[in-house]
Amino acid sequence: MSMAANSKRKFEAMRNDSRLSRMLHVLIHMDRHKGAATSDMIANMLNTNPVVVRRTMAGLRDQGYVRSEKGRGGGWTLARKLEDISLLDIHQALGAPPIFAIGLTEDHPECLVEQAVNSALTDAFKEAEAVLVARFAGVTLADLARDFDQRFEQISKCR
Amino acid sequence: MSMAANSKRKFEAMRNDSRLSRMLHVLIHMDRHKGAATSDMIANMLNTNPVVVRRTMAGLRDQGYVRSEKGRGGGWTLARKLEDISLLDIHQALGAPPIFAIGLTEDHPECLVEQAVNSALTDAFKEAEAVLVARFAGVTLADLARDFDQRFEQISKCR
DNA sequence: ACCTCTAGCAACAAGAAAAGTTACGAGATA
DNA sequence: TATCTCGTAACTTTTCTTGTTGCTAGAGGT
Ligand code: FES
Ligand code: FES
Repeated sequence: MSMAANSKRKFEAMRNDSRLSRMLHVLIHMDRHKGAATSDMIANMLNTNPVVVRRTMAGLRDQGYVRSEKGRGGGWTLARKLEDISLLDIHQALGAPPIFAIGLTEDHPECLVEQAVNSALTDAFKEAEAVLVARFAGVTLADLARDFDQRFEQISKCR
Repeated sequence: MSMAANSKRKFEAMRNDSRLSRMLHVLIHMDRHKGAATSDMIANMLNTNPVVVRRTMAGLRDQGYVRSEKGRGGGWTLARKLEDISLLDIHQALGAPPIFAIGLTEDHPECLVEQAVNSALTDAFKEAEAVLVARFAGVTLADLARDFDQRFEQISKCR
């Protein structure tokens, strides 16, 4: 792209890793969109810039969820059906970033108090993580697309 | 304290919020320690510095879990029994910082795809958070102290 | 051939968040 | 009064993430 079409919003904090949410959004869009989506288009949609998009999508490409093609008419396309992609798949394709913002300490590995504390916390986190992973594994992008369709119908009806 | 006794470790990344883990450690220590613990002592133990300790402990004090006293012989003391403090209490006293490192997007609040995505994610997060909170609520600091005692016995025996 | 469009990549800049640090004030105790 | 201790505000440092720039290479169209 020669003309600037990027970066409406100049930064704006980002305490969270919202890549998962963003990528899901993009993937569903891609499914309903004939032809390839360029990094510029996607960047525009996400209010970010094309290089960041490529960086993020690279993970999905490496795991075989999307394909990228260079040159005129190139861009990003889905490599699988939405039915065959779960939320967990995408989470992992993004490098399985840390789920929890709360961490343990390793200041005194010998300290029995620290051990007791860490043990209790890790137990709790593991349990919560298991629940989250199970949920993620059980939802496919097709499910999300269906949810979208329902919302769409709902709105059409109300009008 | 006139002499420097702080800061062995000069920073060292801290991707996580480890205040919960640290405070639990400190509180249990305080229980087994006669007399007040000064911010300097605690800072030393946590490899941080006294101002940070005060900042963090302030939350616990405001919620009535610890007391602080100025002047010679002052410092921090427990205001409750360990039995009456749960992990959840401390988490909340620390301001209930965000549990998850993964977030949603608000780029297109009108967009039905984004709504569907966010809906699925928030459901999953809520479920996981409920599990975590339940766990935190069910564990008291006295439980941790007991765990500590067991570990201690275990080691004594092995020797 | 040449031009344009596209991703890939590396290197650098910028912004924000959290922790660390410094400095000073206010009680408390000896 | 001297000293110890927390309370607090202001400033600095460190680290992380994202944004930005510049270049290469491949794919088509003209
Ligand atoms: S550092 Fe002393 S028991 Fe934790
Ligand atoms: S921005 Fe177009 S549907 Fe999400």
